[in-house]
Amino acid sequence: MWPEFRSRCPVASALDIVGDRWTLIVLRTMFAGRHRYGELADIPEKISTNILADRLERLEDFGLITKTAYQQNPPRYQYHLTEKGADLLPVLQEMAAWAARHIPDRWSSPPWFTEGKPEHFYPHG
Amino acid sequence: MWPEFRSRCPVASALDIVGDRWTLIVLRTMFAGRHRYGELADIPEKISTNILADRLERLEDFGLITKTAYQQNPPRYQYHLTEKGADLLPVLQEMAAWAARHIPDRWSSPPWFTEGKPEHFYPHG
DNA sequence: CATAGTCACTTGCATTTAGCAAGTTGCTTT
DNA sequence: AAAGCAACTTGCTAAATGCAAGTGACTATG
Repeated sequence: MWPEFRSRCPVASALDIVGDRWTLIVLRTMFAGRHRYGELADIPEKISTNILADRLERLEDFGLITKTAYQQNPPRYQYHLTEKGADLLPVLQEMAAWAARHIPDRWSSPPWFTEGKPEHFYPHG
Repeated sequence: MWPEFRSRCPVASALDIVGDRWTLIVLRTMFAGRHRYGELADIPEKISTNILADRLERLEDFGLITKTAYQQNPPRYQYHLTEKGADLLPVLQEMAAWAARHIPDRWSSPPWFTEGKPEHFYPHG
């Protein structure tokens, strides 16, 4: 369920879960409405497929996303944010706002992202 | 000044700067009022000194912190947040809030952190 | 019916980054 | 003269990342 935490500091603990180069990019893509492996792999940042598979497994282990089959034969899966995962939206929003203020020439965030709330992004929320 | 960005997405770009296991922990420690190398090294998460030196150099390169001498002979330095660096406070606040909500048994954040504003944490701000 | 294509991964291997311990430099203190 | 301290640096091992190719279970095409 949880990784080994470096300390009980909440910032450090959050980073033990999402503090790497790819995890938050996978979550960002899911906020953008993509739920299948192929859709999550086809992003401008060029994530390699072994990393994507690893992060999806980790995110599922930590309860930030769910993996459910949308068909059998051949088995095909879709990934969705849980409440815990969707609740990271404010972190992504603040990161995007910071980048918009301090890094030139970034893409502008759409209103569904800037004004969205976590409960809009998980089933029954 | 800037790293090579994977894309112009603001979230991905922010992660190109702070998206690793240690960078935000170094910044957290500086928000907590520590400014000297030894103080930044002496944290419960046990950062190794080569990583700390590397992250301080990166953060200075990217303009998130400044390095200034507070004495000559022997030269001793102190590190301070710039406006750009201090402006990451909302990201840390949202991370801490998320961890407090979803990970059991974390330390509770002090009011100077929870209620702080970026301009309280850089010179002349 | 055979071949080609798609999806969702998995495997192998090279490169990069992180982690740990010990060493170095230039003073200061005993 | 010897020990200590601050701020790193170096060497080496281990882990994570990146890239390309391969796999299995179908589905669609000629």
